Amino acid sequence: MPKFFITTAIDYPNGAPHIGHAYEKVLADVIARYRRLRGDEVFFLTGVDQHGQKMQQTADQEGVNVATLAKRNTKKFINLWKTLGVEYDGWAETTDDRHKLCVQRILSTLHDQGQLYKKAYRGFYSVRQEQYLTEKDRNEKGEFGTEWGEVVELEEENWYFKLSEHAAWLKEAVTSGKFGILPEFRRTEVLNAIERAEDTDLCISRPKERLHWGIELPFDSNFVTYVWFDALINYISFAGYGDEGGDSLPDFAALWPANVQIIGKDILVPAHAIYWPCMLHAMGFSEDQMPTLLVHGWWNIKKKKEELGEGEEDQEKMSKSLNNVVDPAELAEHFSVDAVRYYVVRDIITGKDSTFDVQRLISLFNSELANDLGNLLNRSLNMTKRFIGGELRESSYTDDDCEAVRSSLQQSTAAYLAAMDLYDVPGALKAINGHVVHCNQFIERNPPFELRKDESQSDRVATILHHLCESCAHLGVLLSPALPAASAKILGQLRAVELIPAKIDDLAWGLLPVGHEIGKQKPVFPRIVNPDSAP
RNA sequence: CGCGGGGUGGAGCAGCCAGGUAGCUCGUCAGGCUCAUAACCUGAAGGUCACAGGUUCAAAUCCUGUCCCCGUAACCA
Repeated sequence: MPKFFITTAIDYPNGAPHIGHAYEKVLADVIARYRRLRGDEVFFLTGVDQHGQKMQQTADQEGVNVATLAKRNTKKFINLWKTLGVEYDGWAETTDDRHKLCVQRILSTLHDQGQLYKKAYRGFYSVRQEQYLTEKDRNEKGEFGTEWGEVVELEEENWYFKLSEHAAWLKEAVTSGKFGILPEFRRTEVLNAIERAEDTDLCISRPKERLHWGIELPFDSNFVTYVWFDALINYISFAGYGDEGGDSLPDFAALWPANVQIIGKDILVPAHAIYWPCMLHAMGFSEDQMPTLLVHGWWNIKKKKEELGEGEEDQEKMSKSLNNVVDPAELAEHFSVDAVRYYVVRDIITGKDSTFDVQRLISLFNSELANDLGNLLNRSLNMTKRFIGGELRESSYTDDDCEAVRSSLQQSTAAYLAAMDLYDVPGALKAINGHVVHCNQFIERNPPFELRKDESQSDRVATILHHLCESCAHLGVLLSPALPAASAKILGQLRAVELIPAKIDDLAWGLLPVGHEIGKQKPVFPRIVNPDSAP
């Protein structure tokens, strides 16, 4: 059985999860469920990045213990994944002892191999922000603005990772495509970034007097590990790297390399496209053992007009610092989980940005799910019930239009598979909708409610209804990665749950046998009728 | 000239790489149907494809230049 290892970025739980977090995890969940349907043995890893300066700062601001804050906010993320039906196999928390041990072992090995060195750094340090400032932090006058508070010139020793020694190798790995970056246009960006990084090494430590919240360097107890060096390792530590067994971690050799690592464009360069592959290379992984990155875009939040200040942009990059965070849990409660899952993976081209818009969410749900698919199921079942007693009949009737239905389903399924294989979830959902529309048109051209009045057409009516029910069963299966709950309802109403093959490759015409009795219909996607009550 | 993305009917997008009557979804208008979640189906209106040059028999698509929007620029995650 082929394996499929999928990861997401691990989130920073210094606040509540927003729609961007939800998008990434739902996208990963959809792909994971799809691969299972393909028959792969899937391991889906996600989690939270609890270390680092921001966590410490947030905790200090709120006057709570940083570990307490981490625990409390982590809970919010876990609860949201549960609500949204995001089902992962591995959960990564960087405060986990198994992870800490793994990070320390890697650091020790790199240290022993001479990949790390200590040197002094002199720079301008903002006491208020507790960070070093760079040239780009200077304002137009070339000064550090008042937002940084007191700025002092400091010299401090730190540990560095010889990133530059891997630059040439990385360039080749990216160019050759062995280190895959999707979508394609992101690769150019990475290559440009490598050029600029060629002779820079990476500082991987923070002195404890500045930052205590992190993993201690095993060879120098005055420092904790730089948060990225710590966080990136989650992808292998929780996959069982270096594990000697007995820690309930998976078999690393069977999993690595990750088939796809889903991240946002904001953390592509430098973290995932430069630090990460170079770290792996330093650990001894070759270019043939590199993961593939899938870089998604961002949901931008449209501000309400009345909230706009003078001369302010009407769009703001979504950020925890804004108060207009759209709460995914609230959206799910208000509009249903199906509506939220469908919207986030349907209305954004994978890789590009989009603007979050509740009206779009409602419109997509009502149009594609309620009016098209849901209504198709509802009318098909109802007609089957009313016109032929709910039992699929033997019928030898067929014609070009029926043939066209089978052919449309076949084509839609093929298009769906092709799109999903490329992680193009919107494309796959459009393919599903294509067949839904075909079926609705089929009904208009071959109206069972007219034909039934003519006794001599009873075979034809039976065939038409069989084609509709069969189509709905297939659509239910195809929809299951994106909307597992709705899919179960659809198949349940068709009483087809037991008839569905485990693998999508075995999905063929004839799921519903002659004599099959369908169940009672009930709207799977009730229309959202009151947009004004939107949160 | 730091780097990347983008500017296509009212809205959101596809098409551009491999030039050949401008396509999709929503919305609008008109009609049809009634099995169905006031859902479904058919038809129509609406675009000089940011702007200016160039190549070509032919350019949204290739080339050059200009303007505008978004993101990002490396010890801040």
